[in-house]
Amino acid sequence: MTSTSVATSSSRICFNSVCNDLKSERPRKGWQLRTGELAELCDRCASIYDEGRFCDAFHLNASGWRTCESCGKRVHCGCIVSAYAFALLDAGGILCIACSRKNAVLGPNSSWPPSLLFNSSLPERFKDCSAKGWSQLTGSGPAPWRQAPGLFNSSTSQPELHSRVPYEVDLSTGIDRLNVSERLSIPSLEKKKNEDFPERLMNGPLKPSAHDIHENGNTGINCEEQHTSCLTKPQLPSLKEDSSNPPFGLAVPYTSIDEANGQMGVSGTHLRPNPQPSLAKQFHSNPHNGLDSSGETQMRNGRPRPDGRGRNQLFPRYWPRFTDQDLQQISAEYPFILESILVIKMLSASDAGRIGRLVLPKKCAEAYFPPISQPEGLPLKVQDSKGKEWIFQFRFWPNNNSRMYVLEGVTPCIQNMQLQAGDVVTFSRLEPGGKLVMGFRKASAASASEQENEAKNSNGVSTHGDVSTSKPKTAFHQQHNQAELADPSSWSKVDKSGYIAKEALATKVAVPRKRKNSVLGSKSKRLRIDNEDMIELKLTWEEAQGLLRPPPNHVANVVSIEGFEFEEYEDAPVLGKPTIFATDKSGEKIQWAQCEDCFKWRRLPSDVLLPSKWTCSSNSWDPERSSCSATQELIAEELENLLPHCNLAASKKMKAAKQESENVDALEGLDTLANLAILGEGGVLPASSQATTKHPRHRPGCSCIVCIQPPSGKGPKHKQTCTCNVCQTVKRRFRTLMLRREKKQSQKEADATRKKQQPSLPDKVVDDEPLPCTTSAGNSSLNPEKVVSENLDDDTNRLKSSSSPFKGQIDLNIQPEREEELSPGSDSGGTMRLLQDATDKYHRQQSILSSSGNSNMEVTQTQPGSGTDLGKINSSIDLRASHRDADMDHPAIFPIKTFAPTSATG
DNA sequence: GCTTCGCATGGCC
DNA sequence: GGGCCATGCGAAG
Repeated sequence: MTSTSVATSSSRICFNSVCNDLKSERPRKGWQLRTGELAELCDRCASIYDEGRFCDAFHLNASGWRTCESCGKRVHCGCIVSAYAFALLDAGGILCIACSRKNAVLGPNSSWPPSLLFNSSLPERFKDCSAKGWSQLTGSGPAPWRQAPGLFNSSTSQPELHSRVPYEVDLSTGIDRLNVSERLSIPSLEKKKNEDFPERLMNGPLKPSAHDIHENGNTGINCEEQHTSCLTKPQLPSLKEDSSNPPFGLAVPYTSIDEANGQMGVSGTHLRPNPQPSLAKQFHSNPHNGLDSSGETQMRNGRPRPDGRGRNQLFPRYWPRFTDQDLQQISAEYPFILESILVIKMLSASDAGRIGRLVLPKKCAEAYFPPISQPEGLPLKVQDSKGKEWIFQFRFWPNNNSRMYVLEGVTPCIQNMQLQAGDVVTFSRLEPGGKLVMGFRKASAASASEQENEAKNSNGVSTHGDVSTSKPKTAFHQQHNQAELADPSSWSKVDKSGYIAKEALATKVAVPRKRKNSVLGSKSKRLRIDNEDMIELKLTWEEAQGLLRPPPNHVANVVSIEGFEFEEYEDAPVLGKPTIFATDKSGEKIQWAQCEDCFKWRRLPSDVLLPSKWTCSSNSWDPERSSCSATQELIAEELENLLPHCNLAASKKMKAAKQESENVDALEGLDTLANLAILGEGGVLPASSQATTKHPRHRPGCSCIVCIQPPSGKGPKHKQTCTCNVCQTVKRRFRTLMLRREKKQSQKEADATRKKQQPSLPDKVVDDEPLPCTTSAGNSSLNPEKVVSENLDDDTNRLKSSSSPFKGQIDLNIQPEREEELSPGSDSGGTMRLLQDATDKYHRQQSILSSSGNSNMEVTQTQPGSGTDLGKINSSIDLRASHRDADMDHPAIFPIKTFAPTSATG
């Protein structure tokens, strides 16, 4: 480590300056250099390094030797190799890594530059320590064990929640979100970024065996997956052609099918043509791939595996897909917080018993938990869903020439959560920081949702998920159609951190093959995931795609694979703000982008790529509308017309799905209220309306206008001149709404003016603004799992704003104090006329319903003649908007039933 | 005698 | 047939 200037790959001499031996043809990797490369060592030095004796062997006479304050052992503290050999004490002095481990408080030194903290190249004896730092020093320590150095350089400061992107993105599948419903786009691997990766993969510690490569024909897709899962089909041509080209992309975990018995590891990455739901990024380098370059020792965590399985233990899907540089670059550009479910485990009797040991699925433990080489393992700090932190001992014991991984000391946590056998716990990871978060889900909730789902399924949605039968099944569908889904709302939420719990989301990945006896019980350990989740999953995928765009000025090559059309790009996709592409009257291609502050839509050139936080002030293409105070060029109706261009299929499906639920809700709301009026104030409601399950946010007893409704069609109809309670309520609410909106509008304009003068001030005023067109994916809004936490940040605001303005429902639950913040584009004039129109429209709808037998019909579906005005109203009215506030006691989980577009068309 | 720890067994896939 | 894992069970404390 006297020099880092030596090119590790160009020189044939061992990187160890003390050693003049020649490297072997496949030099073994040592520590990571500042350049990000790994030092290439001769076999001898590598072995010494692997054994953690490098400094003892080569730095004995060097300066920097210190003594452990605890055990007195001499520790070298003066070189890059020893970065993890000790921990600096606050009071001065150091602890050797062993003593540091015993204390379980100290992590590795956080003062090391990020480039030194990539412990995938560290000797084994350091790895545990660094692994410990992953959890124990979350947020303050070095990069976590699974995280590239400096991946999130901003991690030293706790990331702002608003910087978090609620999407989980699979960069390996770049989908032109505009065509997402019609065509899949598969950008080819970005060549530049990949240049050094094959070598890293092939020669580095992650090197797969030749056997695997031969078998798989692809280093990233192993045969096991191919035969256990259909996810890898069809293969990308590029992958087929070049097996040395490793998969490149953010790993997309999904549950491998062979993870049975309720332990669904969210795992692996596939570069796949079918845009899989991106459930979590797996940025981490896998710590368990402790192979040396020669592969002869089958090192696993620095020691040979007794069973000699070595790397084969870890499937290629666990391998890292990004180079450190890639990650750094990505993180620099998109400092998202990433989160992912690492492990989902249904508690067995043993797990939940007093023994205090929770058996971890081996694959997940090895893939996602810190590498441990000693049976005693290491302590892991885990935060539970309430924000409470626990320390478990992550360890293993030998078992049949294998290992059995357990978390010890879980009893207090289990008891605290009141978990029992059959309940499900998850381990997730927050990024940046790699904080380990434990979520849980009660089995009772699961069974309840199962029943509910079965009821739903009987309504035409197959349990097995043929949600989208009109299009060819993709591998994604094939996999997820087998889903047995559970109600995500029953999942715990990590509310403290304010992040949206992705457990349920990621649970959706966990889609094992269906079994006959797949009942949650002592024997069947698999989760059941309902179709809602499946839909949500697809939506999440859509969301991800919404951020993915083809590189600017790049034209896709359309390839057809097994009947599916894919877009292939030479460059990797980029992330950008979802916009609506359209063609103006002159035939010019344009795009519409929505300001993050005022939510107005601005017309932009089609080739513009916007950052995620684009605002009017950045609108250099239209100076007249470079301010939030400028009026919106688009009227709501035009915007609505654009929607199908964004995502026709999604739009249709969403409409179909939403109509079924939301419209019925709205209609039922009116009907029930009418019922109430008929029965008289204080009258006894029909049994069917006493408690509602239609509105999850509403509890039994809720007397809101929706919840008190009888089933659709059972209530009386109202004439336009009706003065019953229902109609009066509707009118009154609209009146209030309009008045307040008018007031709000003027206030908003004043704010906008003020903001223009102080553009740096964040605009928090409009947080409920509907996001009119969420492109096929940018539809953050459509994620049903979004939890409105108390820490509402920009992103969550966007989530909240997800309600489509085009749905056009009158919110009978409206709470003007909130609703008033809605539509930006509406003018304040003619308010009462709008009110009258809306009311009239409601009456017309009632009339139509009376004659149409109360079929699916939106209450305020825009109709000719009134569409424009109503559109303005409707753009701000959403049932869900009020639901958000209707029951604040309930977790703000509000699944939006909708259908995602299929991922491909034949 | 109880608890904890570590390993072994056997069922399931 | 082999791997994984739930759990039994004995040794140790």
